[in-house]
Amino acid sequence: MTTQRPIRTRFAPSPTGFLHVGGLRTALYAYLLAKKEGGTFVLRIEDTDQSRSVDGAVENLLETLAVTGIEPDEGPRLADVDHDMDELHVEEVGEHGPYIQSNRLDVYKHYALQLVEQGDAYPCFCTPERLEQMRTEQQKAKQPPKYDRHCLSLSEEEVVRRIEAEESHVLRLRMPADQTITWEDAVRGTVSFESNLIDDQVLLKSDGFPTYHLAVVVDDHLMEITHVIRGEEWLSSTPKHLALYNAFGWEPPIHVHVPLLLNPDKSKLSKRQGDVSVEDFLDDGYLVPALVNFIALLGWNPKSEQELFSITELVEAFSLEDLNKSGAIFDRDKLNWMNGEYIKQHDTMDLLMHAHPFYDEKGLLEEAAKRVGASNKMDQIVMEEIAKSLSIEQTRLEKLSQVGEETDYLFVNALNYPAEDLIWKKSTQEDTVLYLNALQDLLSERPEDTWVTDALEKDVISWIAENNWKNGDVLWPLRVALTGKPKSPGPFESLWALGKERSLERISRAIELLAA
RNA sequence: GGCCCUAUCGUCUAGUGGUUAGGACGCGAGGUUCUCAUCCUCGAAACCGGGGUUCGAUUCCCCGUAGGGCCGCCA
Repeated sequence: MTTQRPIRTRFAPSPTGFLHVGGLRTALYAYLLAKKEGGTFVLRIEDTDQSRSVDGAVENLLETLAVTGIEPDEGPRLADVDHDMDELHVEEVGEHGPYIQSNRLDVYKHYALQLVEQGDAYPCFCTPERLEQMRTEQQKAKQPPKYDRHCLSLSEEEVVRRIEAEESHVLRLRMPADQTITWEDAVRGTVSFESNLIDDQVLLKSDGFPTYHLAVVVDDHLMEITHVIRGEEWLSSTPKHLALYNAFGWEPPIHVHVPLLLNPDKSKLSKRQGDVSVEDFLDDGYLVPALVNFIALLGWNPKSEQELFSITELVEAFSLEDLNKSGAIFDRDKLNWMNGEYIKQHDTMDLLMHAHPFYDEKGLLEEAAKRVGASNKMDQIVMEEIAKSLSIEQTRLEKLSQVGEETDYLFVNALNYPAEDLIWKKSTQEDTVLYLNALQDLLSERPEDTWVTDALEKDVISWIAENNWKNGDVLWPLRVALTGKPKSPGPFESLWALGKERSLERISRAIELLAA
């Protein structure tokens, strides 16, 4: 066994412009392991593909990571240096930088050349066209697709001449022959590949940028990463990486290949079949802790029956041994349930902060402002109106994007519904008018400041009993009068949210409707 | 096609050489209730197949089968 090093994990996304939920889960596991073991969680940006670089992607990624709370101890970080410009700047913290690969080009070049000197890598001048043709032929002949080492047999003079002529070329790894490359994967156990079947991977591209394979090995080593936690799709690249560690004489990290997140059809989770970016989920009204909790349980299980975990509890419970091997379908139904649980458990006022943008988006702030005569939609009084709505619908929401759907009757002035909806089951029109009139009398005498739901409910219920009426006969019409809907939140919370004046108006209107 | 990985309810999963194979989501039924939602109770629902090993395999081994991943100067 090697000496125990302090645990260092990393999340190394390529900046595509958004954070994939699968990426978030990988990041989460790396974060959890580091935190659990008192180690360091590193963020590294893998932007070695010039053609795929996206403007502002790094900033965007850092922002998203920041809202999820999975923040790196080392790596790029958002710095708000220029307050006037309100622009995002990226700074770096840590002793192992730079953490953005495009700023480390000379490092990769240095190590690539070292391999050439050692004879573990060689220049290749083959054109993309030739390579493509070669692959097609191999495919046709049912051969494993693999570089034919055409350029390995070039004479030293020719290589020197072509390089001096600045001919476009790459550097390829010279894969060792007749070896079985084996490693102990933390989730999969012993995994092995035959080196003869593995391609001579390009390490340095003709534009001077490294490929993922070179960069990841060099950086993980230089950054002293102890655990490489990544998706299963990297499993078959690992022998190439191991060959590199071996060529450099470096000790490889522990590899942890976590199972894939799957579409309902069991293919790799993709944009094609719904939302995959963390931003999408947040915009759809999922709460960060719910999303984090949900993805944590996709591929990891604490061996207990607990399902709801705060991030702190996840850190406490996390263990590499409890990772699963098989892919997990991303089940929206269960996510919705879990999100609903988080919404229910949230303090209403605190939840309001998260829900506020969704009310705003639907124009409900403006409507409320207009109705209460507030000068603008950010007034305290508007917030109070929204808070009423939220507290009524809180147990009915699965996603914050649904706000206002169950409580739309609070935001309109005139209700539109058929008069017969007011009459409960076997009750009659005459009786219903009687009940509504009685309710109107009762409620109009009651001071508004005693319209606290519980107290009001108790009083009305006992008043109904005193009159020898039935709850359904009286409460159904009251509820429909207030909400205009056969299915809706209850009458007492509606009375409370609407307030005395609007409630009485609606009751009068119901009576008129029945009389007509 | 080659290589590799995986396999318990529809889904996420627990579990063991002998269990009534457990939980959760979803689904169904009932209860609470003025409706809906919440909440509570109950229910249906799984060890991929075939060979071994064994007194006994869902569990261990092998072979199938199925699903998935990778096979780029993408990551």
